[in-house]
Amino acid sequence: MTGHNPGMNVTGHTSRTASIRDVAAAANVSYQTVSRVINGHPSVKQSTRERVLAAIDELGFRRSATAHALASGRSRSVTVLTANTTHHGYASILQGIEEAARSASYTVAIGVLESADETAVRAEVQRAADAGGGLIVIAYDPAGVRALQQVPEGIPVVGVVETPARTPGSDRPWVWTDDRVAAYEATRHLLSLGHETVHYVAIPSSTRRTAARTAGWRAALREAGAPEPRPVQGTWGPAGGHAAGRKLAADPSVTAILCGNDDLALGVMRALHEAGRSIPGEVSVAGFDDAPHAAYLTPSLTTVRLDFTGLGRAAFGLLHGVVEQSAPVAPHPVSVPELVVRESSGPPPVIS
Amino acid sequence: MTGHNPGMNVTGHTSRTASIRDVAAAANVSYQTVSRVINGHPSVKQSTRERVLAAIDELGFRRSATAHALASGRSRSVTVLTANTTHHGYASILQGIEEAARSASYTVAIGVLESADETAVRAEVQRAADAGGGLIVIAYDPAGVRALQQVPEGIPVVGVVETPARTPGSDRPWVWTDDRVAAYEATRHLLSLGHETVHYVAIPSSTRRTAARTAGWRAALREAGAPEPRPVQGTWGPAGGHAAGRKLAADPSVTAILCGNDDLALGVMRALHEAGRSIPGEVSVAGFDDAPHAAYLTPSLTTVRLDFTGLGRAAFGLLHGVVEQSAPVAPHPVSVPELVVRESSGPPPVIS
DNA sequence: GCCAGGATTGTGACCGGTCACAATTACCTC
DNA sequence: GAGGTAATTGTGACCGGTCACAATCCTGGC
Repeated sequence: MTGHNPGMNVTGHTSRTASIRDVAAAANVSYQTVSRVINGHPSVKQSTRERVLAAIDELGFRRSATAHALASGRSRSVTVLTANTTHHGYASILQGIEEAARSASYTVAIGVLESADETAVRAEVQRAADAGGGLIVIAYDPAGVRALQQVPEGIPVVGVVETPARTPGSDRPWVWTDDRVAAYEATRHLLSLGHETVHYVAIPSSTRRTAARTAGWRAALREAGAPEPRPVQGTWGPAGGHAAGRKLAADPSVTAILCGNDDLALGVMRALHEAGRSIPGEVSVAGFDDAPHAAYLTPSLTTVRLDFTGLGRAAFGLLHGVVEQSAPVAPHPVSVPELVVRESSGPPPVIS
Repeated sequence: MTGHNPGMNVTGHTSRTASIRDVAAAANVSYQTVSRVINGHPSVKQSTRERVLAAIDELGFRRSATAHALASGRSRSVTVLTANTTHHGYASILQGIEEAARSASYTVAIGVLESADETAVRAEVQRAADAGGGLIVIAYDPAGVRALQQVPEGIPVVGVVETPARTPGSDRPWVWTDDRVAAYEATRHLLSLGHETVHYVAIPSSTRRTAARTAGWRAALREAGAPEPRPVQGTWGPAGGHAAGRKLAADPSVTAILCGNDDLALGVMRALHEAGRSIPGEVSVAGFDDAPHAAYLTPSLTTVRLDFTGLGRAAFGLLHGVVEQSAPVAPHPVSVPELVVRESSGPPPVIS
């Protein structure tokens, strides 16, 4: 025997799924006709089509996605590159992408950027690129930002970014939520309650200088002529918030805290509680994202709702437009953040 | 010109990445030799290998994953089928799988089972199967269970299940955590504090009858001769817990509640708070999973820690063993749950 | 100096589809 | 019934790799 036969399994039965050639033989037509049928090509005689269709489901034929991708050059797949898959924002974006991808019958792969290390990132980007489809990079952190830069030329890519490029009018395939406005509004809310200033616990940021949330917070303070305390650096999870919260709790002048996300807020609240400071009686706390638990905490958390799922869907939509270049690439969809006031924010304590 | 050229992009420049034939030409060897070099085959003369290597990185050659998969029949990829990607347990399992897969240089794809509807599930399973690689099905819910059943013969698959098959000694490629024991221990903990009985808020379960968590809870009650209240059906998120909690809060005889997961517990705690019942003074609450927020709630949540990440890694390990059938398939790895006692559980109120 | 045998390298076919174009067949009109 | 056009169907090459086997190159032993 010549050639090879990877479809042979251990038992010796040739169990490989039927190919179009097999179907063609069964239906007594050429493989090309089978190809036409499975692709819904119009010019196939009705009777022939039926014969082929019958053969197809008798043999249980299913078109190999791999072979299709190789031959056609179109892979109908997206790889999502992200530094994390579990935190609320990331997970929700991924969910949104998956939803949109599924309904366009695209396949979704994920690649996690475990470290922001240059070569590690490069390796992961390469792997993703080799997969053949498009890329969506979540660039909320240094690893993601670096990944976005390293995507080789010629590969369709969409970035989910924190802040749009310096030129907002540019047509980079990017999507984002207006975190700056969101932070601005949350801060204004707290200031409007009468707080002298608002402290900020930051998420690990992609680009320190221009971090949108930080910028929005600062802008609101500046506009109100409030003092600008240094932001406290946090992590993504509650543990980081807890650490930050302890420092802030020790400072009696702190009466309002804005947190980079709801998990951070949770940690901060816990730290305040441990320090015996009541919320919102002595200190007000606001979060960011409106994660599912925010509404159920005690006190429930004032936060800014961000539509991450929608963001994910938009990202996929953009990518889809890019690869099927038929669809005109829609301009950057930007979802509007919404302030959700709950129990954790209130007026500052009265100084007596 | 005959044939086709999918690598031609809009600009007309042929930008396709070099193939082994291109490299071969550049290095003045046959394509087979290039193949040998990239696969590390031993019998290639050192000087030739170097020449090829030089050509490879001069041309920026990267082996097409698609072509490789098609020709070799091995795709080095896993598709994870799951009903959800955002809830703690699911997300952590996915994370574990991804970690393990990445270090084995496998690609991870995800397929979400949006509904448990028979045909919807079948469609998604088919899509996953068409992708070519192995499958890991998270079967914690009806959709997942159904998916696991529908995986066509001949495709390597590993199930992450709630309860092992009726015959624990069977060698189905399944992994699980011992949720039954976990629930049993949590319940015992509460009973040992003096509660007359423990109520249970259940997660949507895969197989009502045999739901492991429910079974463990029931076993502990029975063993202690405690009354067995009907479990309250919850959802996966805090909202469901909140609804369940309202019912339970209305019943003054309820002094201890075990929840099917930490999000449910959060909702329950909130409902109790709204009803003016203190935790743990009047009612004790215990969760399940030890999600990141559990330790930071106020009161912090007593729960059972489950190693989902490890479970995910184990699932991948099993799958890897199955596909590279060289590695002996390890017996079901079972991680041991650990009770974490925190502030939300305490003795029942003294009846005076 | 010739030959066997291992080390290297090359050739042809194949994986399961798609594309471009040629070949047939069917249907209409005059 | 001939001729022409539209509708169907078939053929050959190709995507970018891998496998099986054949061919060529070297080297040492006699």
